[in-house]
Parts: sequence; C-alpha cells; structure tokens
Amino acid sequence: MLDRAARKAVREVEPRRDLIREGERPRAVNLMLDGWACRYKQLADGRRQILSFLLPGDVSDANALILAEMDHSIGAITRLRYAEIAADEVEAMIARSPAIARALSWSELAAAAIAREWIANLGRRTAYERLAHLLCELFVRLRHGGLTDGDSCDFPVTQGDLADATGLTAVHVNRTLQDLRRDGLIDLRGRRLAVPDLDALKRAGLFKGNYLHLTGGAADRAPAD
Amino acid sequence: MLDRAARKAVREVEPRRDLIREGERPRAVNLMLDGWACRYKQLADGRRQILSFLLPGDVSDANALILAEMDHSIGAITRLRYAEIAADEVEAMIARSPAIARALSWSELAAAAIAREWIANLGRRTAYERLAHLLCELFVRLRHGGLTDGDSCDFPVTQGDLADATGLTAVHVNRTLQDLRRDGLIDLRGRRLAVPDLDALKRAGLFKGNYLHLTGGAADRAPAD
DNA sequence: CGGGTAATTGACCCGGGTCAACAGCAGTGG
DNA sequence: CCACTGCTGTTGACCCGGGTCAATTACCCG
Repeated sequence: MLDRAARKAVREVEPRRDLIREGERPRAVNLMLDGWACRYKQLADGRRQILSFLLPGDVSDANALILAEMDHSIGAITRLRYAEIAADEVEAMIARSPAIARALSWSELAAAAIAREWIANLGRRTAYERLAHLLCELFVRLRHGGLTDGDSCDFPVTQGDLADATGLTAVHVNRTLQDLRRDGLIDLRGRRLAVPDLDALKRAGLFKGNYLHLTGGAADRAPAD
Repeated sequence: MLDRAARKAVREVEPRRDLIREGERPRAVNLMLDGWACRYKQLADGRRQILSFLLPGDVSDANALILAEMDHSIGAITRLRYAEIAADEVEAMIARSPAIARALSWSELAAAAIAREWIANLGRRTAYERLAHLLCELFVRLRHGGLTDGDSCDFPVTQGDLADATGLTAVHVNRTLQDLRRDGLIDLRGRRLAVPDLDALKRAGLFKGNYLHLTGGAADRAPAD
C-alpha cells in the first residue's frame, strides 16, 4: 500500500519530542512505523488534553494538506519511527490509485469516529469506565494491527498520559488503575499491559467496538487513527 | 455549490425525531437547510452525549458512504429541513468537480477539528469555561453562516441539550448559565441568545477560533460540521 | 383552564481534585 | 559499586465542583 512511498523519508524522534506543533503548517502525511505518539492540545494555563493515540500503522492526517495550519500538536510518547510522505506525493498516489484514495479517506473517517467516541467517553463515563474503555480501545487496535502477544501488549504510556487522555488527574488514574487491577480486569506493570478477560473489561467500560469500523477498511492491517 | 443537487430531495422532520440511528447504514449525504440537529450517542443505561451540533449549511457526512454503519445517531433539535443527496449523486459530483470534492473533504476535516476541540473542552475545562466555550463556538459558526442578527441569534437548544453536549447535568447547566448571565457574558432567554461582548465570552471560555478553520474552506459560506 | 415540557431552586452528597510526602527504579557519572 | 538525579508510581488527608433528588415555578399551546 503506502509502504513503498514510506521508504522514502523515514524519520526518528526521541520520546516526548513533538513531530509538529499547533499553529504550524502541516508539512506532510505521516505514517507511523514504530512506537507510539499522540495528538494533544494545551490550554493557555498548561492544562493538557490528549486527543488520540497514534499507533504503528496509523496515518497522521490523510489530507491535512487542505487545512492551512495545525489546530493541535503531535508528540512522540516513545522513541518513534515514522515516514513522511510529501503532499504532492500523496496527491499523485491518490490520482493514480482509487484504492489508496479510499484507504486514506477511510483512515480519516475512522479517526473521526474514534474522536466522537472519546467525546462520549469523557462526557458520560465514570473514571473507572473511562479507563476501562480506553484500555479496551488500545488493546483492540493493537491486536488488529498484530501488535499484541496473546492477551498482552507493550504499553509505554505513563499514568500522567492516561490522565491527560481521560480528563482525570494522575493521582486518580493511579487509584482507578488499582481498582481495575483489584477486580482482575488488567495487569499493568512496567510498560506492559495484560488483559486476562477482554470481554469483562469491555463490560466494565461499556465498550462496543463498532465505532472502530474494523471491517471494510484496507484489507490487511489498517488501524484507525 | 451543492445547492443544485440539494433541491432534489428536501425532507422535513419534527423536533426530537431522528434522521438516522446508530447501527443503520448511512443512506445519503444530508445538507442542513433550516433548523438545528445534533449527532449523539447513547450508552446502554440511557446516558446521552451530544457529539456535535449541525447548523444550517452543514453537511452531515460528506462521505459516510464509505463506512458500513452509523456509530451514532443524528436527531433533530428543532423542526428541520434538509436535503438528502444520494450516494451515487455525490460520487458523480465529486468526479465532475474537484472543487466539490475539495469542499466536501474540507467539511469532513473541519468537523473532525471541532470534535477534537470538544475533547479538550470536556476533558480539561470547568463547567463555566465549557459552557462559555460552547456558546462561543455556536455563535461564531452561526455568524459565519450569516445566521446572527447583530450580537444575537436564535438558540433553540434546551438546558438539557446543553448538559448532554457539555457532559454536565441539566441542573448544573442551569446554575452555570446563571453565573454567565450574572457576569454579563450572555443573555439567554426564550430560545434566543445574545452575546454583548464576544471577546469577553471568548476569554471566559479560553476560546481560540483557530480550530474552526474558517478561512480556506468553500469561498462563500461553508460552516463546519 | 389543563397538561406537558423546560427552567429554577434548595438540601445534601460523593466522585474526583489538590497538596504533599515518599518509594521505586533507571540512567549516569565518579 | 555506589551516590545522585529525575521521572513515575503510590499513598494519605482534606476539599470542592458538580451530581442527585425532589419540589416548584414559568411557559407554551390547544
């Protein structure tokens, strides 16, 4: 698919570095190759909100090229490898192959669907449900991308990050994770997450995977945003 | 722009009726003509979250046709007039005119940008800021669509709706609106909103309009989602 | 005037925030 | 090998923004 173009400009950044900042003009479409990143916004007084996680295989802004400037930043969580695909190259690929156009379009829509689910998550779920839901989403997306190992996966996100993603504080994330552990729903230690009973976790988070639209996208592995 | 195609199938629904429900297959792209609608999700136990407001001029799902089924519902808030544009017709228009393709694409992206801002709003702002921010957004969007009259506009949303949009309860929305009134930031009575000092309201809501991307879209009037 | 929806108010409570200390652990340099 | 540093995770005490419950009061419309 995009793999060919992706070989061109592979970049690498250190953890906690930004790929691009709010206010800048988007340079290119980025394909995540290895490591985790996130989109986030920061309020004037420093409050931070993570808007989505970018996992290997995800495409950053399928056609952000239409918008004049970024309304949020993208930061690396781990050391990160990604491929920058220049605007004109994307245009060319779209023109050449309807399949690619469709895949990119699908990726945009899937990202938007995830954003909508997050709105519901932040607006109407308790801390416990919210974390359960987020962990479900990440686990399912990773599994769909072939990045899980049985019932476990790498999980490089700090509790502070989880707080910024769920609209909670780090302290309360800590306590709520303990609750989830106590209830046997997760095993999260040292950058590694295990989910012994995914269905139970889904129930706890009122998780319905339909919003991920995991059928109908690119055939092989084309996780959402 | 889309106006020509829009004349074809104009529909009308009563307030509080759904245009389409979660789980259904999207039938067509809808162009809002008159009245307000919203996207929303409902959790199993009835908790409801509004995901976005659809104002006249907005397009519902520029190319939802790619996704197999709706992951949320769309409901009318007021009596609503809208135009249904069939899938194949949209395809044809896109093929015929790159300008239309671009406009639709832009509309999608703008909607996604708004969704991201809502995530930050729900996650990191207080009730007071959150309401101020939402009112700012709606007022600015309405004004951009030529739907304001000086510093005021129609505002058919109930406090219950505002609660579902901001992740609060109706009771607390009521109290917070009173605070906003007391501070002279808004005048909201009988389905009508006035904003005597928009800049002050923006400050109160930590509102930065950049995420609306109001420049660069369709030339005339092309509000977001 | 009656019925229904939306707005408002009061009393009380709790989920989650705040503040502050402390523990674990990896990396780093001597 | 160990002390030092910095980040992340953990815990406790206390507090407050916002939720809950329930009653009233406007409106609107026929």
